Amino acid sequence: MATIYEVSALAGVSLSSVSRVLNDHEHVSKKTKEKVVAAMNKLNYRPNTIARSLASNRSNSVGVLVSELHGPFFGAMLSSIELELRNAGKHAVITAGHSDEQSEIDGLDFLIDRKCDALILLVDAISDDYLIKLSKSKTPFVILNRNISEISDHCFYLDNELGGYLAAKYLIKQGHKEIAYISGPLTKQDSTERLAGHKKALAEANIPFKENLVYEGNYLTKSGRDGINFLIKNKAKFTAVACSNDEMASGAMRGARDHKLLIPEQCSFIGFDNAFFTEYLYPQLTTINFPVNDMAKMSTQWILKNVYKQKELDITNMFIPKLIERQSVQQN
Amino acid sequence: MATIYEVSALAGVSLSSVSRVLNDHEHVSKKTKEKVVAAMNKLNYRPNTIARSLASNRSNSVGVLVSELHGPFFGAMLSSIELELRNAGKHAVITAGHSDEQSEIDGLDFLIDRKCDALILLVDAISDDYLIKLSKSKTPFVILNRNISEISDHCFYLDNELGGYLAAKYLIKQGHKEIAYISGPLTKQDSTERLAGHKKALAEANIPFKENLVYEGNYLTKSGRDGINFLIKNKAKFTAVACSNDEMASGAMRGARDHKLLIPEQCSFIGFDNAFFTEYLYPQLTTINFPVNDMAKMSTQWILKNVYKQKELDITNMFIPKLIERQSVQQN
DNA sequence: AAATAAACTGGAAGCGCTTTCATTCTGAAT
DNA sequence: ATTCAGAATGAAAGCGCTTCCAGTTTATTT
Repeated sequence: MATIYEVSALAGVSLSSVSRVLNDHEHVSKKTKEKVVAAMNKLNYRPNTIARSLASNRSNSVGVLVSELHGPFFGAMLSSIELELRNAGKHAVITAGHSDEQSEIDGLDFLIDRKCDALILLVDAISDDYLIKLSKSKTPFVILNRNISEISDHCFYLDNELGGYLAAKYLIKQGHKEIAYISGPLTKQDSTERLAGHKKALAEANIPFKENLVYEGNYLTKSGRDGINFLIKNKAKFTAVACSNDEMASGAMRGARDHKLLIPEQCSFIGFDNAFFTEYLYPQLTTINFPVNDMAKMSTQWILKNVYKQKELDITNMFIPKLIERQSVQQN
Repeated sequence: MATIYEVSALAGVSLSSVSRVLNDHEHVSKKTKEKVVAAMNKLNYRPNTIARSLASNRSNSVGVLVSELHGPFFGAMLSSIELELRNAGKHAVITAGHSDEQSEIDGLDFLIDRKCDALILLVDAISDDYLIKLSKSKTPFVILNRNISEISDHCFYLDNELGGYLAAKYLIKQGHKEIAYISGPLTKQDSTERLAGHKKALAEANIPFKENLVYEGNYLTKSGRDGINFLIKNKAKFTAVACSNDEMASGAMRGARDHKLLIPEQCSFIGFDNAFFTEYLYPQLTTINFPVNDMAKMSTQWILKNVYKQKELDITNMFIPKLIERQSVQQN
């Protein structure tokens, strides 16, 4: 591996000059630059990124911390982040928190220790306070899918309330009046917001909100099924079920079928997120689109702009959900 | 940020000694070690990983290159890799090839330039020859889901033929004799192997293999649907369809339903991979399990053993598929 | 042609650590 | 008490680059 010394010797210029052309500095004459470039090519020189990082105190890498690497969500997200980053000559170091607070914090430390220039966080377990404190330290970061008001310009999130609203409104428009709701854990911000939107739509349509039509799940498939079982066991009456995410919707559909309900004829379903598998379901699931890719891309661009001073662009923090109409809702 | 100098000064020992305790060297007296550890704690010292890398010429990171980050496969894989790596104090740098040869090669160079100590590759587009050549260079690597005979001890893969065999055999056991096959692209190793297993099972049962019952798809959902349409248009007769992966199976099921076929009563389906969404399908898809997690874990352990000399363990290169019986196959 | 500013270049220190080598210390064996 | 291997330590030279500073060259203005 050729080093900068050899390039400098072959080109007949100083180290500094080589470094300058490497970093695209102004104030290098065309002649010098040509000599250096020629020497680099001849030696097939590849800069040692580690040495550069040490000397310059920046690593050209951004750390990504996610609670869970599997599931239908993160692939799409990482894909957008990685693409955007690599186009900018940066790269992603990825760690997972494996859904445990200490583990998430370890992941954070790990990334900070690796001298990541910035971080992208998609974390559940770490508290607002911790993140607010972190925002005062040196490493800049953005937060996905969560809005912490004290640092909201670092946050990128969906208008969850609008999403919940759109879903319920659509069901109402299709003639449903008895609408059950399977929620995510109400300790989570997105769950409560989605439910709030749901209630708002009901209120607008003068449909009373009934507590006994709500089941609090945990975003996993199984809890969708549990939700349906719960509702049926309690003899709740409903013609449609709005679910706080697609996984629960799929579980709920399965549960409904276990009870011999025809979908959508006897029971309609609407999901949330527009995960890729919703098209595979039968019937295909009507749902609310969560523009994950846009959000991931935007957050990465925020970093490119604010940390690497590369892009000049407008930043949007809140993203807009959209109804995706498929076959799981019956017109009544 | 405290440096090793400050630790050394506070502890009243030399740089070398601090470095030694940092790296768990032998030949440090208990007394020195205690002093150093105390000083480190007091200063809240965190070693600079970049500097360590530069001096020691190893980065404690392993590069992961995948063709595509999204899809149902990679999340699980990355999750296993990351977990295993972090437990060993190493970390993952992840890049994606975005399914394009040049882009995959760029990704490779990227990781090599970052001085990754080893690489984990899950790539489609890069040729065998390129990888064989790469195996002669400095950076060690493993290859997932692909067997290149010249470097097969670096390869971790499924016994695809056995998988195809198990699927067909199961259908036959359930009384099916007219079995259609929707294949992945036959330019890909795994596709041809799976098909070979399929043929073998037919042969064993003295069922003639009919070319007109085979459709070559591309592993995507849509091509499963196309496959069914193709078969029906050509008036092929079949009671079951074996698919080379789950996504095509889901597409095929949808296609069958478009033609008003009851599943599994009029047409049975079996998939391949046991992707997580197969449980969401209706009916739940009978399929062949691909132990992604095991494979990812094993490959990571290979690196821990051979590159970092950490583990002593037996390496298995070939993994065994298993039938997962669910509801999409009818007993005839 | 002289004066001045601007562009360009090179020297050298340093980023924070590892690692060789030589030296000193320790304790067991004689 | 003497010897000597082995353990413990420290000094110093890098790892490959960036960057500040000072010095030199070139261009511009008068």
